[in-house]
Amino acid sequence: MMAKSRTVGEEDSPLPYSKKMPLDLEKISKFPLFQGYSRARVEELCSGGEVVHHSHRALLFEFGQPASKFGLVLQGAYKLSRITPAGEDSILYFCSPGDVIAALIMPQEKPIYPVNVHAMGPSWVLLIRREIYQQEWLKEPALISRIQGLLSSRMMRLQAQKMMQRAPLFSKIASLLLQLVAQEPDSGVEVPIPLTRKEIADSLGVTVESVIRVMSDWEKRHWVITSDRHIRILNVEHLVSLAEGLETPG
Amino acid sequence: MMAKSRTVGEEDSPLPYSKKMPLDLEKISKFPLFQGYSRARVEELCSGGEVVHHSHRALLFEFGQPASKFGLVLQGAYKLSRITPAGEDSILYFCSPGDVIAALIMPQEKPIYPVNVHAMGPSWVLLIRREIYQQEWLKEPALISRIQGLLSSRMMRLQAQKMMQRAPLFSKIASLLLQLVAQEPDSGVEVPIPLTRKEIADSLGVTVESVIRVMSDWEKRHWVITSDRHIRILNVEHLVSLAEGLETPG
DNA sequence: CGCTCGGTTGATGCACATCAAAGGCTGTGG
DNA sequence: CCACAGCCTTTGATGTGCATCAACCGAGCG
Repeated sequence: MMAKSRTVGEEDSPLPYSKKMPLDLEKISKFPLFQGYSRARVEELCSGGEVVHHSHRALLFEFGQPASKFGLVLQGAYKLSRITPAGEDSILYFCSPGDVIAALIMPQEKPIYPVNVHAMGPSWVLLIRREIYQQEWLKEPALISRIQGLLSSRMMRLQAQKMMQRAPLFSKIASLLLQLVAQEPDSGVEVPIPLTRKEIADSLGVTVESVIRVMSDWEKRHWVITSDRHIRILNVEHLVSLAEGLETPG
Repeated sequence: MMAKSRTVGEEDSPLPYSKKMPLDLEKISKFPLFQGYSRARVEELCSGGEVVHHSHRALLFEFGQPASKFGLVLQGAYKLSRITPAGEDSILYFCSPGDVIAALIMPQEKPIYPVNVHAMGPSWVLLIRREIYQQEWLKEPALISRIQGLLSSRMMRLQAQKMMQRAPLFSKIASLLLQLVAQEPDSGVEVPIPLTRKEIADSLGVTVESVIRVMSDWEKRHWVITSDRHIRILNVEHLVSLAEGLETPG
């Protein structure tokens, strides 16, 4: 799947939209979702599947379209979003490697994608047909348990954000960044997803300007540092106490 | 399960906290969740289960406690909430009859209830042990599909609310009320859950006073009417256009 | 009778939205 | 190779929706 021995990362020159690659069961089997399943069984569970590459901002699924496939994020990140009646973008969720996309709606008779899904930076996803989910995946209690685990943590994150509704803006931003670093245990203090201020704003339901005012202040205090959409947290304790509202930004 | 031939409804005199009743498979089998399953199979799926009654504001599950059981709401309603660091109540979700509570976390090894669960008015719930979920429920693809359907609509509602973050308060309130009437198809224009202004506020992350100002105005205009926590929508079209932000309250 | 709960109203202030303007960076097409 | 468009970021001036604080009322209840 990867050329020579180079590490394929964000810096790779973007391929054209939606370039398909052959299945690499070697890598796919390593995802926690498939732990304990034989190579042969994984092949069955992915039968008819395809690995697709997207460049930055490419559209994977479109809201309202019939949902014939679901996805497993292999590399990079995807955002789930909707356009509000007022024409603004509302980001509902960020998906990292290992996350499933649209799996929850596969059991429906005539499923419709409930969100738009866009790549954030160059990303790869494994797409599998809906019939396979219904015929193979639903029969595997272990697999279902893990999917419910993913959905559970997704719901927990949505709920955690709902709890922050009353909190001041700086708490919301701190909370979002900490949530994102927490979901990727080995990411250290670096947010594992390339994030613009606009995307933070759209995720929190506030304006870009407000996000910028808060984060510029944090950069001046050396609590965080941003380089090319990658945010690194330099002072976790401060951010934690900001998230919990124990500290005022004064 | 019910005394004589009387209909047991909200108006019933509340029983003491957590009174247990014998299983009534007759009624339980009628829930959509169990459609297509034989009485005997339903009995297996509910084995060791118990029907529990709660009076208004009684606590069913407590955040942070080990989760040994999950629930199916039979009658009445329950709210899922958390206390914020600032000591305020944040309502995350309203459960009506047919909803499952804490099913999602049953596959975990050592599950912990992720929210507080309180009864809203006199309510009944069917409680089933975690082992039954793991041993029996997970083996039933049809059951899993339906549970994923419930979770799916729950996630859709959370996401719909997240989309309303930027909207003005009157839109949020209209949207919440319409969401609640929509989930109970035969409820007509009456919100199927007894709701105080405080609960609306806690659900939306705003203050009681603000909710009251909006809703008092609506009552003056005869768009809604409230009697003893039961809200009836008199002018659905107006509320819909308010929810979509097509109309200003002026 | 005091208590709690739910609802209501008004005065004041602030956190964030809005509007405006500008500069850097990247990809793209002439 | 340059011009241009789109995206991302930044800063400042001004406005406003909702929070906050305070007080009050009526109903139900032990």
